Order: sequence, then structure tokens, then C-alpha cells
Amino acid sequence: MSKRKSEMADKDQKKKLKETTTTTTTTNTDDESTKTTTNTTLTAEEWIPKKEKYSERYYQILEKRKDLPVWKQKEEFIEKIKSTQVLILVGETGSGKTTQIPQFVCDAGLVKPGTMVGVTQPRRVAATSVAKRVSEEMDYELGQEVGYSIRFEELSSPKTFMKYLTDGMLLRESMNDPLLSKYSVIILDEAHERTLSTDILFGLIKDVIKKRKDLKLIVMSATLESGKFQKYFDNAPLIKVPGRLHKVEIFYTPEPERDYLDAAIRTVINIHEDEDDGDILVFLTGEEEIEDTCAKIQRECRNRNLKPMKTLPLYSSLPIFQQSKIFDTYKERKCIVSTNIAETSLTIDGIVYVVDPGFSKQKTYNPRSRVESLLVAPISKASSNQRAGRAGRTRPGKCFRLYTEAAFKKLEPQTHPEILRSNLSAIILQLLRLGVVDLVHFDFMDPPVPETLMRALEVLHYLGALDDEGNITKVGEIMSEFPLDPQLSKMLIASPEHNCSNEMLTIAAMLSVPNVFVRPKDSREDADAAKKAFDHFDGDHLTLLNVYHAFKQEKEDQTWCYDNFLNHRSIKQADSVRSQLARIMTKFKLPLLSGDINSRAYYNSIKKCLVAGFFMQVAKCEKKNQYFTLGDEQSVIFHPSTGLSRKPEWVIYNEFVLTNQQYIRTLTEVKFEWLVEACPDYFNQGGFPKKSKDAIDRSKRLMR
DNA sequence: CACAAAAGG
Repeated sequence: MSKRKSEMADKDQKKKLKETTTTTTTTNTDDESTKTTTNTTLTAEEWIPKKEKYSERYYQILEKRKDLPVWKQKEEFIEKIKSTQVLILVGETGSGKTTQIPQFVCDAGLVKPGTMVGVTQPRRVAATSVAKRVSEEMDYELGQEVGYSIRFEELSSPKTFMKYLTDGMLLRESMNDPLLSKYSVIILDEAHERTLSTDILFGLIKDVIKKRKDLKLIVMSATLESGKFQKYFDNAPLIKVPGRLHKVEIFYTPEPERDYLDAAIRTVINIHEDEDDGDILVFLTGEEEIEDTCAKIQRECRNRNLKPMKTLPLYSSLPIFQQSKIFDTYKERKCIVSTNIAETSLTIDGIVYVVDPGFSKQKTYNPRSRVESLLVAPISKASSNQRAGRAGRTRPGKCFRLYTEAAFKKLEPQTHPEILRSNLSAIILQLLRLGVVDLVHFDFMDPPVPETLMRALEVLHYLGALDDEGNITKVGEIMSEFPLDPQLSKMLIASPEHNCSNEMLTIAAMLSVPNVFVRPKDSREDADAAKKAFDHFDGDHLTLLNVYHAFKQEKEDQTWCYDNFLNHRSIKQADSVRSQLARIMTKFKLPLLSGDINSRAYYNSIKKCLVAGFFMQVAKCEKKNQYFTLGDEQSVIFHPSTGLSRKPEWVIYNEFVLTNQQYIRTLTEVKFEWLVEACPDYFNQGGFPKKSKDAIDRSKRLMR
């Protein structure tokens, strides 16, 4: 343990350096109404002012900007956007569309005084970093004329006329401002990624532009789906912008590979032996696979007496200081072994060779069993090309596909959009709150199967967010304000009645961040022992509460987290989420209460309150280790990560996990009486949920 | 007795 501590000191330093340079968090207030939405006293020129004198840097950057491919089409773009309400713009990587198009929109005089051009991004880092870049290009101070808005962080001012924001944030904004009246122009960037939020925005904005003829929409994406976008937006005109990538030579295997890991290692070694200098990027599916492969590549290099090579793992749960190592320069050749994170979220310059086995982990949702699961599946053509493109950012490169050309041709053209692979209960609640009653006729670009919608409505109905006619209730309206799954928001709304809102806030926050428990491969036993110290007799939800309390007691100390095998980043994130949730509670006059921790009722109230949200996720003990879930009668066992050492008759679970076995994870013991009390409508006399056929009939009624 | 990809609010 002492070795871990000393190692940490250095890492701590690095990390702190990073953090001080990147976090300038201002708290998002929920009503950001400081901005006057219409300002008729200004002219368009005054609203987007030209400076009398620009800095030298401005002119330097301007010269570089003019080299971007998109600049050749500036006039064409301005002419087209002036003559149409919707425009589709396709541009490959390196075209400059994300930074330049919003500026062209301003130059065209399309941003009315007092309004903004809003540009959505699927990721927070993109929204903030592009906003920063563009503010420099325009010679403004970030947060004044050019700003951004992401969860927990809004940087804008009354002067802001250009705002970069996450697609989820624009969706949130639309709940208070369904006509998006703050914007004259909306740009949906990276539309080909088809995130859940972007897909919903498609449908909403398609409707808004009918009501607001003064609003312009630009959909920007990579090439493949442009025809589909055009068609969806009533044959909107299209502009194509070439990208600026170096040529990437593609190689296929002549025969299918039996073991893609083995093949990947072999390919890396071959590149290292035979090819010129240049870094390698290998795409694998998950953390464990990546760590294993890194070790194997190292071993192979030593065994064969090859020149040393720096192998670097990359995945999202990797601590930031380790992630940032991929950007360092080394004497040796770099070999980065990464998940999909390097496909879209992170760009690494200097990659010359890409090794692509053709798989990734993908979420699937089965509405029949209501189970979301992660499965290793073949990637799409679009993904495959995106991966190959990673080899050509700085100079011509090579991509080794570990599958045959025939197999490539058979790949799906696109990854299924997220909306077809997700549980939609939270997003459906948002739509209902927005007044979209007729879900069946909502203009989805790719409509989810009706059963997914029915499942969502069913859950919302049992939780009391919808009445029997399918109208949103008062409770449902409040639930929709929380950035949480409906089960969690229901639990929070119920918490003042149980006198435990503070505790439930903590539990809800801890459940909505990545796992706080760390279990490194080489010290699993120590990690398990450390976790035991936090275990609560009644179950894992209460263990999470213990962890949070200890974290606060230890003054959020990083070293303490490290020594106790806790993910500091995760708990910090939970802490931010918790404050955000607390603000929403206060906004709706839900009091923040705590019971007496020494009273006997204390933990029972918390458990009763958990049931108020999770009565549909209950398992009953059948024999010894065998449990079955109420509702769909699945045979399940406790996930080994549970700290619940007893086998109580009834438990609620946070997740159903389908891997080699059917597990339930994050468990807490409850009493049967509480279940019926929480939702008499859901359980019949015998203590069983009403037959699912009834439930389906009811959902059908709700859907019409 | 074993696992979580990525991202968003």
C-alpha cells in the first residue's frame, strides 16, 4: 500500500496541473434569462460588430483560415443559405466546417439583433474547445460575443451572438423555449453520429421551422447519409465540401481471421518490423482486452528482440494523467491500443498506421425483456472508414483491416442510430413534457419499434408521470426537469415524504456516474478488501451513501480515494450532479430533509424511498442463490460485486446485467409491504405484478 | 464470484 501512496504523489501533481488549466466552472443557473431575446434598437451590423482594429494574431489566423477547403465555397454557401430555410452541408474531416460555417452565417447577416447562431456538438469537449478556437479567430474574449453551454458550465453574456452547445443542452433549452426563440440560426453539427439528442432535435426543429419561417437550420455531417437528411428535410439543398486528409492505403486480409486479438498483435509486430517510422493505432473493444493486448505486444517485442515500442492503452475510464500520455512524444514508436474513444472523441496526430479488427462494443435494447446490454458486434462501413481516416491526419498512412474485402462490403452502411438501441423512457417523458402527445406520428428520422415506445409509456404510467389517458401529470412534469432516468427522479420527488431527500440526492447522483469502485487487475484482493470497509448491511445503495459521506469527511482527498480504490473523478462528478439535482429540488419547493441517523427508522425510510422509484425492479428469492425478477420472471443471481452478503427474500436492483449469466447488480434488501404500498396499481392481490398482457393493453390505450 | 463503450442531461 505504501508503494501505491508514493506513486500517487507524482501523479497527483500532474493531475493538479491539468485541472487548474482546464476547469473554470461557473455554475449553471436554471433560468438563464439574463439575455434579452429581442433587441430591436440595434441593427444587424451593430449586433455583430466589426472591430476598428484587430490584433495581429487575428490576421495571422485569418490567413490560415483562408486555406481551409470550406473557404473556397464561402460565396456559394452564403448565397444558398440566404435562399433556403434548411441546408444540408456535408464535409469531411479537415474541411473547416465546424469553425467557419457559423462565422459565414454571421457574415451573411443572418443573425438578427439580440439573437444567436447556435451550434450543437455531440460532445462537451468539442463544444468548449471549438468555442475557444472561434473566439480567438474572431478576436473576441471567450464568453462574451462567442460562448458555450454544456451541463454544469455556461459561458456566455448578453453580447453573445454565437453559442456552441451540446445537443443535449439544446434539447434541455427547448423545454423552456420550445420555439427556440433565442436563435435565428441553428446548426446541428456531426449529425451523422445520430445521437439520441440530435435525432430528437431533428423532429422538434422540423416542426419549429414550420412555425418560425425566420429560423434557419443547417445540418452538417460526414458524407454518407446526406441523401437521407435531404429527403427528411423535404429535399433541402445540399452543399458538399471536400475534406483535407492525406491518402490512406487500405489492406484487407485474404482470409477471415479466426482470432482478431491474435491477428491484431501479429499485425502490430509486422508493422513494427517492416514499416517505416510512424505511430500505430489499434482499435479494440474494451478495457480488459486492451490491457491484455498491450502486455502481449510488449512481450512479443522482447521475445523477438525488436526495437522497443511504447504501448499505450486508451479508454475513457483511464485516469486523465494516463490518457494524456498518448499525446507525449517518445523516442520509440508509439502504439496506442484504444476503444472507440479514438474513433470520434479523441484525435491523435501523428498516427500513420491503423489496425482495425472490425469490432466494437455496442449497446442494444430489447424492449421485450426491457434489458439494455453491451455486445461485441461488427462495426459499420462508416465506422470502418472513420477508423481508416485516423491514419491520414498528418501524412499519408496505411490501414490494416483484419477482415476480407468481401466482409467489408457486407457491413451495414451505418451504425444503427442510438434511438433504435436505447430504452426511451426518459426521452419520451421529455417529449411529452414538450407537448408531443402523438408519439406514433412524431416525425422520427428512424422510428423506434412501437414496443419500445409502449415500454416507455408503461413505465411512465406506473411511476405516475402519466395518467390513465396518457396525459402528463404534475409529477411527470417535475420528473422531466431532472436529468435522470424516471425511476430516479420519481425517487427524488418521493423523498421529502420519507424525510430523506438529502440521502436520496446522494444515492441518485452516485447511481448516475461511472462506477466509483476501482478494481485494478494486479490488486483485486486489496480493492475488494477496501470496498468491504464501506459495505452496508442492507445493501449496495446504502454502501454508495457511505462512500459519499466518507469522501466528504476526508475533504474529497485524492490520495485517500486512491488508497481506498475509489475513482476520484467519478465521485467528484457525482458531487456536481448532486448539487444540480438539489437546485432542481429547491426550484420545485421539494424540501431537503434528513432523518435522525441514530433512529431506527433512518435506513428504513431510505429503503422505502428507493422502492418508490424502483418497485418495478424487484427480485424474489427462490432458493439459496436463485432469484427471479418480478414482472418478467427472469432467473437471476447476485452480481459478485454486491456487498449484500445475506439472501433476503426481496431485493430491489438497479441494473439487470446480461453476460455469461443473468445478474442483478446494485442490490438492496426491501420488505414486501413497501412494494404494494409504493404502487398498489402495479401489484395484484397475490403480490405479483399484473400480467404483462394487461400492461400491454394499457399501453396500447395510452398510445392512441 | 465477475465486469463497464462512448457520450449526453
